[in-house]
Amino acid sequence: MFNIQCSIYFVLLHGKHVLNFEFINFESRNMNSELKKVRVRFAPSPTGPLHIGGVRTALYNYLFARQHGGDLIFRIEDTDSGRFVPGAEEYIIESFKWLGIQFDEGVSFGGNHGPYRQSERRDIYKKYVQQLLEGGKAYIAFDTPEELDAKRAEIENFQYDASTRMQMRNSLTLSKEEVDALIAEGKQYVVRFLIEPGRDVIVDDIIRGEVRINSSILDDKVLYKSADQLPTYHLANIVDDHLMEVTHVIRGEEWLPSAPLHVLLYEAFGWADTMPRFAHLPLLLKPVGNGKLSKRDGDKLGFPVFPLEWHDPKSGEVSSGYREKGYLPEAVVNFLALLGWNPGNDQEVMSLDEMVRLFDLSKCSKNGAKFDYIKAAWFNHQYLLKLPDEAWVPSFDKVLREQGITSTPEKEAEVVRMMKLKVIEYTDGQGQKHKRNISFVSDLWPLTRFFFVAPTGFDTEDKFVRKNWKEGTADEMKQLADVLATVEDFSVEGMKPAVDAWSERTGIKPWNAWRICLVGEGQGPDMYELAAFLGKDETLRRMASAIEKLG
RNA sequence: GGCGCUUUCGUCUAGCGGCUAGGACACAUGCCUCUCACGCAUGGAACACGGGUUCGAUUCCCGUAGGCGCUACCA
Repeated sequence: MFNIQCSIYFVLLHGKHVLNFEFINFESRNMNSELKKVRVRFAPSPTGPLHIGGVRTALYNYLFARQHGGDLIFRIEDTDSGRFVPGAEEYIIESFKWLGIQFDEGVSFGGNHGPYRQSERRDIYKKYVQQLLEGGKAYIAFDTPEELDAKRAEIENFQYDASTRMQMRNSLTLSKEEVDALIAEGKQYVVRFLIEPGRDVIVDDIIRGEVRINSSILDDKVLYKSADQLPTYHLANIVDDHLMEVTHVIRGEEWLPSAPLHVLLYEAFGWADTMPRFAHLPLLLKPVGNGKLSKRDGDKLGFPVFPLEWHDPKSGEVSSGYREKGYLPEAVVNFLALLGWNPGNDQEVMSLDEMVRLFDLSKCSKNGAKFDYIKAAWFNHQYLLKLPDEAWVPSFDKVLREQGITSTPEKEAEVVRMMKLKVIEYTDGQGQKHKRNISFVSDLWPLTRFFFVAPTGFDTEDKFVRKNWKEGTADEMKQLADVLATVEDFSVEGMKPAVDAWSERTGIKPWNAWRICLVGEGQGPDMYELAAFLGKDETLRRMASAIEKLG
C-alpha cells in the first residue's frame, strides 16, 4: 500500500498560464492508478429532454476529459423501463452535436467498452449481482410494495436496514429451501445490499473535500429487480464505471447523499483500489424564489431550460429550446461553464478551447447558482457581435419571412451592419420594462421594420414627432426633397455634400424631421445611410407622404 | 423529522489571516451625438448571526439561522 501525494505542474510554454493539475491523493491505491488514462462519462437517463443542468454536467466532464487528454463516454442509463421516453436518446445526442460537445465513445459513438446502453447489459449485471449474493454482501428480499407500505405505516421513519431487515421476508430470515421455493414458483423479488451499520464511510470529493457519514443511516438499497431483470441505478452505475474504467465521476450534487453507498459497493466488489474519484457539482437554481431550476420557471420567465426545442411524444407539449430561441451554442456553453466555475481571473468570454485550458475542478464553487437568464442573453450578445454581418443573414431572413417580407442577403447584411448595436425594449416575467442590447437576431425585427415598410401613419402625440415637426418643417422637407432630387449618386458619399451644403447655406438642421419622414419615429441609423439604403425613389416618396400627412 | 452539502453586492463570482473587499451582469448618472443606441467614464450596492482561535478574522474552528439536496423496486 502506498500513500502518494501526486501533484503535477504543467507549464504551458505558449501562454502565461501556469496550470496546476492536482490530481491528487492516490491514497490507498496502487501505483498503476496514477498512470491511468483519464476517463469520464456523462450518463443521462432517457426520460425526457436534456435539462440545462445536465448540459453543464456534461460540459464539465468534457472540459476535464479534454484537458487531461482523456476520454468522454456517453452512456444511457435506462434501467427504469417504466420511464423510458421515445426520442429522448436521439434528442440528447442531437443536443450535444449542436453544442459542440463531442464524445469519444458510447451510444452512437462506438468504443470497445460497450454496450453503452444499460438495458443491453442485463447479463453483465446478473453476474455481478450473483457475485454479491455469493459473497454474502447482498440478499434476496420478497417484500411486496404493499408489505413495505404497511411497514412504513406501522413504524415511524421505517428504513430497510440492520435494525429492521430481520423482521422482513428475505433470504436472511427465510430458509434456503423457502427462498428457492418462492423463486421457483415465480415470486418477484429484489436483491438488497447488506449494509453493515456503525461504520464511518468517507467520500473523498474533489470539490468538497472529505465527506464523512455513518453507514447506520444508510438503508439496504435495492440493487436489482427480478420484475424487469434490471439493476437499479446504484448497481449498474458502479459496475459500468468499473468495467468502463472510469477514473473520475463528475455529477450533480443530488448524488452526494448516495456516494457513500457507492463507496461501499466498490468495496463489496473488491474494487476499492480502482474506485474513481468523485466530484459533486453544485445545482442550478431557479432565477427567482427558491428551489432548483425546473421547466416551469423557464416557461414563466421566458427562457428555455432545454438546449433544443422538445416535442413531448405523450402530451404533445412543446418546450422551447436555446437553439430555436436564437442562442448561439458557443454562448450557451460559455454562460453555463461560468455558472459554478471561473478561471480565477476576470475573463468571462472564452472559447471552448480556452475553457479546456483553464478549467479546474477544484475551483468549482460549492454552492448552488441561480440561473441568470439576463446574463445568458448578454453572452449571446457578445457572441453575436463577433459574427460577421453575413452570418446573421439566414436567421434574419427567416425572421423577415415570418413577417411576410422578402429581401436580398446583401440588403439584409446591410441592415444588420447598421442596426446590430442598438438596444431593444422588452418586458420581463413580472411585467417590468427593460432595455437590453440586441441579444438575438430576432430582436432586430421591431427595430428594422421601417427599412422594409414605409411608415403608414404618424403619431403626432409622440414626443419626438412633436418636438421635431413644427410650423415650417414641411416646407423645409420640401426643400430637402428638392435637393435630394438633384443628387445623381444616391449613396452616402453622393448625397452628403449636397445636403450639408444646403444645410450650411440655410441654417436648417433637417435630420430629425427627415427621420420622421423616413422612419416615423425617433430611432434608426444615420439618416444618410438610411436614405441610401432606401434609394432615391422610396426616400422621396416617404418624404412626400409625410409632408402631406403632417402638413 | 433524519442525514449531507452550502452561506461575499439584486445575480454570477474573486478572495485562500493583515485588501479603501476586486470583476462581470443588471441598475443610475455623465460624455459623445441628426434619433434610439453602441462605446467610454463615473456611481450606488455584499462578507447571515453568535461564540471562540489569533496581535489580527471575510478567510480557521464550533454553534444558530437561512438556502439546497437526499431520504423509492427513479435516475
